[in-house]
Amino acid sequence: MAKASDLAYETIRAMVLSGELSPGEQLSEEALAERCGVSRTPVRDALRRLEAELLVRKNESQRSFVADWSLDDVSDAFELRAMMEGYAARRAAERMDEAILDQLFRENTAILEATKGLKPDVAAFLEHNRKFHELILEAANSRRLTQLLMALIEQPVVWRTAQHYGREAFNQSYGEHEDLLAAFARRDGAWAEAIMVGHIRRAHHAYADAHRSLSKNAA
Amino acid sequence: MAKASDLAYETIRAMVLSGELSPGEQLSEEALAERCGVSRTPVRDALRRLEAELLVRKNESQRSFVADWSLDDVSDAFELRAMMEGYAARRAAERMDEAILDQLFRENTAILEATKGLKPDVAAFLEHNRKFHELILEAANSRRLTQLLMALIEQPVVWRTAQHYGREAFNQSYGEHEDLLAAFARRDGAWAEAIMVGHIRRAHHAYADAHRSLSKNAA
DNA sequence: CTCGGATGAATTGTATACAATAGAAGCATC
DNA sequence: GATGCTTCTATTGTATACAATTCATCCGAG
Repeated sequence: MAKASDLAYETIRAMVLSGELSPGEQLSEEALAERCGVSRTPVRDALRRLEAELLVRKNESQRSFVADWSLDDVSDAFELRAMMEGYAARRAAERMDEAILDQLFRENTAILEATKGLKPDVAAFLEHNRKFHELILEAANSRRLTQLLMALIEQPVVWRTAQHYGREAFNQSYGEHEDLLAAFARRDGAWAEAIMVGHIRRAHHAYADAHRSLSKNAA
Repeated sequence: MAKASDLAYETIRAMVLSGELSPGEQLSEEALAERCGVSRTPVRDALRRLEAELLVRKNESQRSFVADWSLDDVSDAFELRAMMEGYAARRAAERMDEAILDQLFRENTAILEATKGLKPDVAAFLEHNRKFHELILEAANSRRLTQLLMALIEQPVVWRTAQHYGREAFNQSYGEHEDLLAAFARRDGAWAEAIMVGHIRRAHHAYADAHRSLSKNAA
């Protein structure tokens, strides 16, 4: 997409996720346009995209608001994601080829590298983790599945989850990826699906735990 | 959404689905604007919506084209839909209340009414069928699931499928809905899911058969 | 004849002005 | 003081002009 439109999208998104714009707050196209330094046209574009990601919602008369992501909403998303990425893993296993398998192996090795030091490189972890899941989606070879999942996987949620990972959590994640690789190598769709579902659900609980401890601190 | 934007959306969508615009054909915003009698702004809005529905795709430099829905694409969509509506049915069963159950019953009765005559009223069938599935989605109570499924269920595909239904197919459909009602009444999520998956997969094969016979006729 | 680059046409991206609409505030009436 | 109407304001919807980009064509050098 174009320059101004992307800028608006990134800017607004960042403002929403950082909490600079609080949940429930109304978003005026004009105000956002000013803050982003662009006109209303690309802002409207950006709002449409954010609405598709459910970060922004519109009321019945088309006014935009920051969506409030309760823990329930996040749980809802995780549950769907577990089902759909499980399905993706199954399809991927049934269609896996050596080239992708090799790439997956390399990404997972990179994940290990990023997290084995004294101070885990969370940014690198996130990047390789994202790539790992993306490769699986690619191997699953379903345009629709890819599109739907992309809308579902909120990288910010992944990010927040990873911020609270300790060494064992990173290792666990790496290990589950290894299991996935084994399932892929055997072209065992059912196995791959089972591992993936577990993988996502574990992440879900990690997120929920982190959320709870944060709430407690805040209180 | 607003008047002009909706008009553009409906018009372009109809043109795509009727084949007036053929698969692969480029869509110029200006040309569409002229044909719809509106300006480019609402056309761009409409194109974005249609892109989300995968009826239109954009190439790397943002030009729009009519998507070509091969049989593989449709199969892909049906398979996803079977999984997701199955999940929706399971959730719906677990959360079902008497009010929704009653509405579902009435919709299904209307389906029977619409198809029991000598000449089935396909339009009425489609409408009540849509409502029936929508109620289930509502009962499933997951905003994300609803949004994703809405994008996935191409009513035109449903329409084409129903056009080729004979009496037994309509009856079969009614019967499967009855089974769903029974599962809902028992709050049996696993049962509801199983029936729904079968229901969608049957529709898939009905569509594929119709498609094949059409191709044969064309050849 | 082919390749590469320049030029022109087509197309999309952005800004801005104005129109339509929804929401809020104020006012009069009861 | 509450209620309903009116007016005003804030906000979004649409049209249009212009800028930026991409695409196709054509011409010349090799």
